[in-house]
Amino acid sequence: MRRSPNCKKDVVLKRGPWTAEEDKLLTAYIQQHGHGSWPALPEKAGLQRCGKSCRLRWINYLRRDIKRGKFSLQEEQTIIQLRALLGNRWSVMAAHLPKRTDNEIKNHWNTHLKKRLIKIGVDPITHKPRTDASSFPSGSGKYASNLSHMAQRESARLEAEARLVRESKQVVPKPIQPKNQLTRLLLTRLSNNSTATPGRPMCLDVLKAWQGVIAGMFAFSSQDLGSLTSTPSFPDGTVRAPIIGLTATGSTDGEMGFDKSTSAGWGETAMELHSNGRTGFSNDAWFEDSVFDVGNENVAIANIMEGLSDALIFNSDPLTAVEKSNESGNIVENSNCWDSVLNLVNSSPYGSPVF
DNA sequence: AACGTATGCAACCGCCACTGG
DNA sequence: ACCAGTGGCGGTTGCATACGT
Repeated sequence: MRRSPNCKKDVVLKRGPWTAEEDKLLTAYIQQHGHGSWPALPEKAGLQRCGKSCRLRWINYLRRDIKRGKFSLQEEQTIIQLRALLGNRWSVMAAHLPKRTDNEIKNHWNTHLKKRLIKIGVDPITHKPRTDASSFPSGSGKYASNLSHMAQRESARLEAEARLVRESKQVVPKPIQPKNQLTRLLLTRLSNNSTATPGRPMCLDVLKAWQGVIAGMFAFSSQDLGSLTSTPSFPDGTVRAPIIGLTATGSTDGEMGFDKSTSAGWGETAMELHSNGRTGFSNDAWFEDSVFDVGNENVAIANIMEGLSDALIFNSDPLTAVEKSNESGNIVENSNCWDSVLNLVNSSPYGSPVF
């Protein structure tokens, strides 16, 4: 016996926006009987709609466990990270963002986050710095050139790592040495905060700790950072502490603008203080030559990023993370946490709280 | 005030994998 | 083994609203 078609094409069904009455009918029916077979539902519920349309309306709008409204900074960071890891697997991302639907995440990415990444010169597809000059504001040729340089260096580094992996035969554990105070801070924070959730890949903790460290670098009340202070110093020799200033730059969510850089060559760089106390760059000026004064140590941006890469690639247990090296002592491989993330994502049941 | 343009989001469409007759 | 129904997913569209001139 064949089943009836999903959506009857020979019957004229209502389309377009749902009315309050239709919502009421659908909600009442599902609450009383459950949705059962979607194709059969419209007739039973008294709706002139396609079953598929009912399913979509229920899943994306009427379900009770849906959080609507503005995405928090935390949620946005999670989306960006997951997008970098997973690509356009919206449903998988939705499983890791409680009470958000895949459609909502997809819309938010397409209408807000993608544009924001483009604005700061990051390719929304590859999540790497964009190297085409047209992607940067006019007069920021140095910006483009430096990011291009960084991208090339990172690419070469990854290539070298891949080559070493191929060449490796035997591995010997060797303790990892944090490259600078910032990396040490990251690993310490990771060690303190790690929840050791079974099945949760450590690199998700690394990313979260990383967010906290970077955000804290520019926070005025750096409670858990202790004596850590930061003052970006720039290649032209100037030292620019953030100057609290001026008018709101984001009237809708209460962002406050810092003083925009006035130095020629640095373009529209601005630091932002968000209403939740976090800070960030409006136009990420992560130049290779820039250094941050972290405690008593000058740390180059490039080294900071390297520290994060190391923590992500080699971390299996904070502070006791090990690299594996071959007989000649070259670092070759570690249990790469990205694999575990992907495995987790692929096996994770809907709604499991990874984040 | 009127018009044109940009933006955000709900809803639709088409495809694919899975399931069951 | 084959084939059609079903559920689910990602890409796209179209409308309502906001914003700018």
